[in-house]
Amino acid sequence: MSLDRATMDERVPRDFETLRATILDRRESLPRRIAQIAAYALDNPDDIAFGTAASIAASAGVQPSTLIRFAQQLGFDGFTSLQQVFRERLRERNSSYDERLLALRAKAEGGAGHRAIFDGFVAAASTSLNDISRTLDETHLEDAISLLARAETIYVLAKRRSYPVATYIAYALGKLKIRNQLIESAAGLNAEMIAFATPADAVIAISFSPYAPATIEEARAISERGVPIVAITDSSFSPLAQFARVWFEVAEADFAGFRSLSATMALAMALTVGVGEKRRDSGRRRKA
Amino acid sequence: MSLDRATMDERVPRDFETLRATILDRRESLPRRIAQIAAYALDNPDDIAFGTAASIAASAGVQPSTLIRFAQQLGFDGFTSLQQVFRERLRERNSSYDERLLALRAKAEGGAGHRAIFDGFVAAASTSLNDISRTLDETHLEDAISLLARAETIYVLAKRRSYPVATYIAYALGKLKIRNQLIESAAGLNAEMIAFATPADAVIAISFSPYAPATIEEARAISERGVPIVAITDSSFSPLAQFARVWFEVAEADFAGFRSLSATMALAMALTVGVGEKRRDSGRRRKA
DNA sequence: TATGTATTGGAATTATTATTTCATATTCCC
DNA sequence: GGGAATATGAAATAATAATTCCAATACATA
Repeated sequence: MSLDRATMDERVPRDFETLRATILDRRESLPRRIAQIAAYALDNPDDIAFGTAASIAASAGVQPSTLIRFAQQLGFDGFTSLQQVFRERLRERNSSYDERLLALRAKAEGGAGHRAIFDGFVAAASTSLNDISRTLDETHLEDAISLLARAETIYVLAKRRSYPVATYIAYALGKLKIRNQLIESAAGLNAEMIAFATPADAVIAISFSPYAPATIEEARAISERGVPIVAITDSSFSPLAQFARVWFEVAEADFAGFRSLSATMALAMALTVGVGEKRRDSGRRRKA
Repeated sequence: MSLDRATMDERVPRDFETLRATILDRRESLPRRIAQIAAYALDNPDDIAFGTAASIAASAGVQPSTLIRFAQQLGFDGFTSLQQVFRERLRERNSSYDERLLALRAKAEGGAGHRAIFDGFVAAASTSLNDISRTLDETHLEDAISLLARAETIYVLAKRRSYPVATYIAYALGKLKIRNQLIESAAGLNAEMIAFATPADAVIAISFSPYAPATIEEARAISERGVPIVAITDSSFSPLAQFARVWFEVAEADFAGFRSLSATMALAMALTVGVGEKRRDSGRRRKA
């Protein structure tokens, strides 16, 4: 007597993500037609959720029995229970994006557990991304990228909360082989570092209220040397905005006293990669 | 000779909103049981989309035949075609968000301008947040927070792409007055730093493929000292997962070769603030 | 190349589910 | 209050759909 599949196999996937992972995992070892229906299922999950075994099989170009074998191979006892997973997915995802955000936030504010905290940060990040996506000024983006693309060295200036963004910019610039210098205060050598900057360079400065005094001071010093500044900050009253040649207003939502960085990150990456592209293009043009 | 209903009535509702309006409009004039199922349908559209005539009728407290009469009264030729409208709604609703994302991404990939690059990063961040929001394992979160809350010092270990997250964690832990130590390689003192760690401490380690060898090496060294590790990484094959007491799988979407950090950031913040809360709570309890 | 094993296609079977029917109850009007 | 029209419940029936089965084929192994 042999154990049946349900006992033998690891537990049957109950949610779509697990199912997806399982399929992707076994993809290589699946027979041809089963693989065919597997690919179809991941590509057209809605069809699986709503179709009948026959209609799905027809669309995927296999026999209904193959569809059932596929389900069984995954540990389900038939097509119907496989379908449940696809339906559940729709149920969970069905609420519109904004509704989901609201729900998340409500849960985060009302709820007690740590999951609620997590939801709060996700909601804050989503909101911020949404906002910046609506409000970003395209002209500013173009101006900033042009300015930065001309720079010999790009200095990156940010402290405290904004510092992670600065490190990411520095990392990305490095990968793109763009000369850059992160101005950090570890050894207190910032003043000397700044003294190297010339008007042929440029600065990306990031600071949010309450503005780190060091950032402001260094931004002032460097702008007095005639080095153009691109600033990311949170309002037109920001001292950074005064020194900047181009500046972006980014409103980050906050949760539990910590503001999201997602919008700032997205903008920072767009600037960085934008500069990378611009340089490649003009480099090519110059050669041609 | 009288015209039949289909000819008499205005066209049957083809989309959910029209259907909803029609029902609301006729509500007053509907017979009791039909009104009952009508109310149920508007309150539980998902059930109508997925259920069988019998199951829906049971939930709504009517007979299956009533359900069919309801459909016919609205001009459909049976329950099945009524159900189509409810299914279509789910399909569209579900795709609206994804489509928006896809559109963003398509614009980003196809489009030329720098705005497209920005959109790409926003899309990547949104996707990542979405994913993690669905897949995060709550138990892991609780375990990780408990583990970290017990630690005397929390060490934060991450390089390169993950380094920004580490700096943000360090910043947040600092603000919450939680003792922590960022393991950075500036002065090459990492080995010495690690030597201070004891099993009473804990580590948050972050690394994504391709895993920075230094991160892996240091994680191994520190785990051999018996210091528990909470890891954030991208797959169960990650070397980090092996050393970790608790680990999270975070799938970040990428754009233009740079992966988003938004999901990792959200998780990192949840861990940090979660630890802060837990400590406050248990501190209070101990005093009481 | 022969032999056993795994895979596939297609029809037969079984099950589930929608729909119809009809008897009964309720409502509304004269 | 009586009768017609409408509404409802419950079970019978028809339809649709899932599953199983078996023969045919492809594939791997010796």
